[in-house]
Amino acid sequence: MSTPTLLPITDAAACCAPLTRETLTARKADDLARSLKALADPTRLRLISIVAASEGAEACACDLTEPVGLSQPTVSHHLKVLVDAGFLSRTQRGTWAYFKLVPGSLDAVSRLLTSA
Amino acid sequence: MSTPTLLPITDAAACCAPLTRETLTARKADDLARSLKALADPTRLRLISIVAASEGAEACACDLTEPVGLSQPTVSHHLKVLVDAGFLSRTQRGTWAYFKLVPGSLDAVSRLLTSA
DNA sequence: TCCCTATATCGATGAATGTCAATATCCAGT
DNA sequence: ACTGGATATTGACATTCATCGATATAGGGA
Repeated sequence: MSTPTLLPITDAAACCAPLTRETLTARKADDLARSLKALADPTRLRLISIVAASEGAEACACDLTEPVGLSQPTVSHHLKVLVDAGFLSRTQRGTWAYFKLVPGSLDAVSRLLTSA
Repeated sequence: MSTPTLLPITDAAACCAPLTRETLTARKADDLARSLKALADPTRLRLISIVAASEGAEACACDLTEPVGLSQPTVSHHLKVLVDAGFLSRTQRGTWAYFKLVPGSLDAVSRLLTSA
């Protein structure tokens, strides 16, 4: 609950035409910018990529720290950003936290950027 | 020439599979993140949107300051960021500067995010 | 040449962000 | 209950960024 203002990407994408079709309202531009900000970090892109390429598009947090070469708190922070933005979901299994790619979340953003 | 390290989005998109197919290298994650950062601002999204919706996907800078409600230097700065990132192109005609959407630049980013 | 207008650049400032070390929390096994 | 391991939170710090006012540059008339 530390970032209560974040909306899942689905909310921003459910409504509207791609941004090249008609001019964005300030509100919708804000929502889309928030989603893009969550993606606009090399570490977070790699985390998504690793999770997506794993079995069942799901990976344990314990397997994510080493490949990105950053500290455990930093990786935990990035994962939280991605969960808050709606790109990953989190499941606790015992001591371990598993992160799964939310189906369609990337496509929702993608659709907003496409002109066709 | 003030931001010489920026690559046009086309360079990042020309090469590779969507990020859900295989894990991103650090280098490619960096390139994509740079492109997404250029998009991840509400004002810049609105500027792109306005330009794209104009006649011939082109608009005069003089018509862009008022709709976004920010100062002229700030709008000029945002336009420069978008040009450097390869999303807009700039043409000088007399005293006026015209900005045009670079065809395919948004789709290039979009393709990288799509899983299908 | 001298203004006027359009745009870009500079310098400063406050806010947001990525990172880490230290610490807290939570769960499983003994 | 205690211990150990996995993850999250906190606090601090340096960097980046969005924004503005002031200024510079450049082009088109008169």
